[in-house]
Amino acid sequence: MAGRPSIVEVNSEGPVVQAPPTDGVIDDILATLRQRGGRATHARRLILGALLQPGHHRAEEIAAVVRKQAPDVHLTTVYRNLDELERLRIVDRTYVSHSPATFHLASVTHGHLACQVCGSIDDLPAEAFATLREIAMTEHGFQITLDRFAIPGRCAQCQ
Amino acid sequence: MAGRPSIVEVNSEGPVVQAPPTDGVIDDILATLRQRGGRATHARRLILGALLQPGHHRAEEIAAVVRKQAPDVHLTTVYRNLDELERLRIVDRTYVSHSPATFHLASVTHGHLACQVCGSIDDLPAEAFATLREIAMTEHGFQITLDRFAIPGRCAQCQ
DNA sequence: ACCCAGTTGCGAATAAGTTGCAAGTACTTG
DNA sequence: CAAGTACTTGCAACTTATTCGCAACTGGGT
Repeated sequence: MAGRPSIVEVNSEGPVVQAPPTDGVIDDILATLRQRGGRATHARRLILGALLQPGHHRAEEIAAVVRKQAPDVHLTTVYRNLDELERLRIVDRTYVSHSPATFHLASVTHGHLACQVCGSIDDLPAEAFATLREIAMTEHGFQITLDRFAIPGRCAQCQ
Repeated sequence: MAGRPSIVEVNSEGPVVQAPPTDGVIDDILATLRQRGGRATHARRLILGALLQPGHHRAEEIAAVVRKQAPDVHLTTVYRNLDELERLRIVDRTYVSHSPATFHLASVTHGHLACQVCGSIDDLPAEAFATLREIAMTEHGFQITLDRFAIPGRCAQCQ
């Protein structure tokens, strides 16, 4: 894959809608992995490709996407890679009650609103948690981790 | 803790029956169950007894407590009763990431802070969520359900 | 006391992950 | 560019938390 190793995709052909810089991002992440002694494998590349799709993904979904290109990639491999990527803080894992965990590339830290009825997940900026965070800290000495959980409730449509 | 929480308002038609200590509370709840066509069984009484202990309990723990008195009560029975009690809004079920759900008697609605390190669960008054709740509603039309989730993070000791 | 819907015990099933291990392979080094 | 050695993978079996099917049991209204 002759991808370019930079995240910033500078277009030489003017201000246009261009192909998303997915290859570049994947290569960057793989470079990070290699720096830590990891390897840039085919499966890993495909898993990252799936994660680049916007939204929150369950492990099964990621595996399904990956298998379109490489049918032999095992679900276990997907899980192991997601664990690794989470350790490297490249992806965030979000739990919604006891449903399967969802994963997404870590970019801006944000909270999640998960509809109990239709299952949709909406993002909420970190600032929305400022008050809560402060109360937890000052009154309980508790440091909140934003990206590991989703707040259940009912979305606008399902009320 | 200040004062006695009035767990169940069994105001059938007369004046509200003030619940004596624990037995009274259990009887009140069982009365509610009977009104709905349910039965006051031995297992049910013991499960409620376990739930009356303050704190948040996992199903296994409740079963263990119950079995000290009635060794034959099956874990399945505990789960089924907890489901039923949750439907009746007598208990709240709280999820902490993918760990076992915890249950507690529904009294005052409150949020939860769950330490990722030591597993302890702390309560947070509903008011702490006011800002968050409002932002979720005004900006996303999203209605937050407080009692079904816990916010992960690190407690004062584990930081 | 009787009856029957509500409950229970038990075994088996499920869903979502995790783990052990041998085979495979990406990189570093020579 | 061949070799060695970690790092990875595929697969099967296991685990944990919870649910289901079903026959046996039982609380409590009549």
